[in-house]
Amino acid sequence: MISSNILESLNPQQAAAVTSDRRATLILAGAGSGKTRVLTSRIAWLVRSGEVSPHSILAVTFTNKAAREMLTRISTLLPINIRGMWVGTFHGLCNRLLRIHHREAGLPETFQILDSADQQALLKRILRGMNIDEEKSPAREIGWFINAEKEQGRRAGAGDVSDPMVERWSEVYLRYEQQCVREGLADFPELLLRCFELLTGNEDLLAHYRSRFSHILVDEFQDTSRLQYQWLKLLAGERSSLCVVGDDDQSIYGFRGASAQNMSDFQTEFGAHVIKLEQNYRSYGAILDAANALIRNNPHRLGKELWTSQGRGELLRHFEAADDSEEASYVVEEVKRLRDQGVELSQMALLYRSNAQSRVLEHTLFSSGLPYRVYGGLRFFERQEIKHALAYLRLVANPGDDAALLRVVNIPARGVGARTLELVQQAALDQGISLWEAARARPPSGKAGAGVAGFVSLIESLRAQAVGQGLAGIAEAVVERSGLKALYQAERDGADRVENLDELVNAAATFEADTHSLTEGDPEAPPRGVTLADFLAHAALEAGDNQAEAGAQALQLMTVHASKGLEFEAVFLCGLEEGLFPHENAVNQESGLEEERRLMYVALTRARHHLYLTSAEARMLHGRSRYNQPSRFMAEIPAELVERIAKRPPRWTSHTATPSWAGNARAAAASPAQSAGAPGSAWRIGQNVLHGKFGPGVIMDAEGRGLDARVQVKFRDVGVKWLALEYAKLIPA
DNA sequence: GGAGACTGCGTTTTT
DNA sequence: CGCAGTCTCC
Repeated sequence: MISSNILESLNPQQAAAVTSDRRATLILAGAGSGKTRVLTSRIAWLVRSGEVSPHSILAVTFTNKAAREMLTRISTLLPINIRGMWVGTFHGLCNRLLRIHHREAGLPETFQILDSADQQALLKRILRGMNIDEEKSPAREIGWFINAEKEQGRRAGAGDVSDPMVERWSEVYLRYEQQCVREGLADFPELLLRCFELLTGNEDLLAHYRSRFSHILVDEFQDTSRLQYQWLKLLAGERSSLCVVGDDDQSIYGFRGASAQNMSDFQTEFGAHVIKLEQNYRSYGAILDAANALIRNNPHRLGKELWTSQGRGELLRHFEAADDSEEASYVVEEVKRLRDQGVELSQMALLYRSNAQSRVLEHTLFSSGLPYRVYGGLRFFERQEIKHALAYLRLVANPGDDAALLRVVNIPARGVGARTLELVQQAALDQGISLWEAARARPPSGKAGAGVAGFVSLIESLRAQAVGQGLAGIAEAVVERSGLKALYQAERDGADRVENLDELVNAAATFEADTHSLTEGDPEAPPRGVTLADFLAHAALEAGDNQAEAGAQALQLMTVHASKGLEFEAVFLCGLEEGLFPHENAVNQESGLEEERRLMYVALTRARHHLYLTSAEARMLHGRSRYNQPSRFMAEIPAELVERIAKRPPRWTSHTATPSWAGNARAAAASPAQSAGAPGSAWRIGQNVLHGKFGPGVIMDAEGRGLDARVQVKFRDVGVKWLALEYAKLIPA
């Protein structure tokens, strides 16, 4: 049997999941049970069996990263052409369908995707236009309302409005919709709903895709929203096979609409065949016992218990610190100890419930000279300069995009201020035309008019130049001729931004080279090349990595949410206190507390060997000290699995001179290999330094990491300054 | 139009 | 406490 090697080394449950021939299969996959492997093996199995063409397979994931990983793993299993297989996120797949069938969907060919920030900005604009007090109805809340309505499948003006508040919000929803239609925009939930409506409204289209995708697979099914589940059911129809993988115990995104109830609904509605993957290949026994015991406190589970054939391993360790900085110091010591034992830094993770906790930890890490890497923060396509450049690109694709115009009409400054814009906006409103048309038809007179006219001719010229040009060429023209690059070149701290703009041109070139065609492998769809709209959609749907220097030898810092799906030799889970974890906002609701517990479960199951739990009696939060009880979750872990670590002997203070360590500790955060500074040197708070121009000083504070690392130095003669370590040639003194 | 002071707020986050 | 977003003054 040609497929036998795919099944080799799978356990019986995994093999059953891979080969299940039932129409509906629910794979209940515990943490570390090899679920991605099962999913990819199943796809390979289906194709290898010869009965299923890659063309008939639709695989849905939650993140682009997961989609990429799935594709990579499938190609190692299947040395054949996997083109024609559709693998992507819900949003990515919906975008694809909407692009191909934009006419039937009632969208312009070059419709743009609004990310959450764009949506917010548009809403603010509309609220201002309606004279609604933003204090009483914040754009955030209305956006949340609109997204929830779309999630329910409700269009603007469709609901019954009795509540005056809801009535007002519905009015905003209506205006927002109209504006989106006018400008050719679709927000994230719109992609899903519009695609759903496209299929429900077109029998032929629906029949086509139903018969095409005979095999639908879904990863992280516990994270699907109700609408996404509806979409899946619609596409599956009466015949297609549906194989979904998920873990109700790892459902931690309820707050943004995920509904683990889809799992039990799937079970009852489809009579799904349930396969449980409970053998864990990641963690030692004590860790799994702790996780099992904890999660047992949640009622309403589908039921599942992890086990391992490995031994019990080390006990968990609980360190209760007096305060947050002692907690951090303890972590640093243990990290160093493990590193000396041979555990790689990149195999250690520091997890916390909320981002605010990272500051103290980072501070201590920086002083200790341990290299570390923080996940989270701004991603490439979310950066200001990139969003500006994208706005120009959007205008090239579609000058009727008011949002894009408003964003950059005066960036770089062209003397187009609020007053001038008001005139243009009024003209657009009066005549029911776009801002672009209004600006072009009758630019305001005087100095301001010159700015508007200049902008109009710039965009027109860019549009003319774009015809027949490649993506990279268009991007380059925009970056250069818009004046954006020059703007940042003139800024003192603009070097990174200039670099990012160049990187955008590279990204466009890469996208052009890698993406052959959206409709590739779709003989029934009209062939077309890669367009600017495709690239812009890519930018909106995949905002890029939010951390640089992957693979670096550095301790990994992230929220528990961000750690889902990852694994580490050693995990440090910090801030295990009531109010923090479980978070105070979640403890009043049963469902909230259960989600917190699942979050704790996720955190525990990240660790392979070493699992440290830490809490602090006192903690600085929002500028004041708070005294917390240890987390109730600590009490839910059997005491015999936990070794309590006694408080440490009095610490050496950070004020004592420790000239020796500056030489031996390697602060990767502070000393990029290519930096001009002495290799192997390190910086810490309180250290005396010498600067070529500013003279002697002492380091007061530090922030950032890698190439972004900056220190605050109090100079004897010239006062306090922030210096980028990469550029400032500081000398330890 | 832009820099600097001021205010208020403060989970988790992908698309 | 630290940040982001707003306001105010030049």
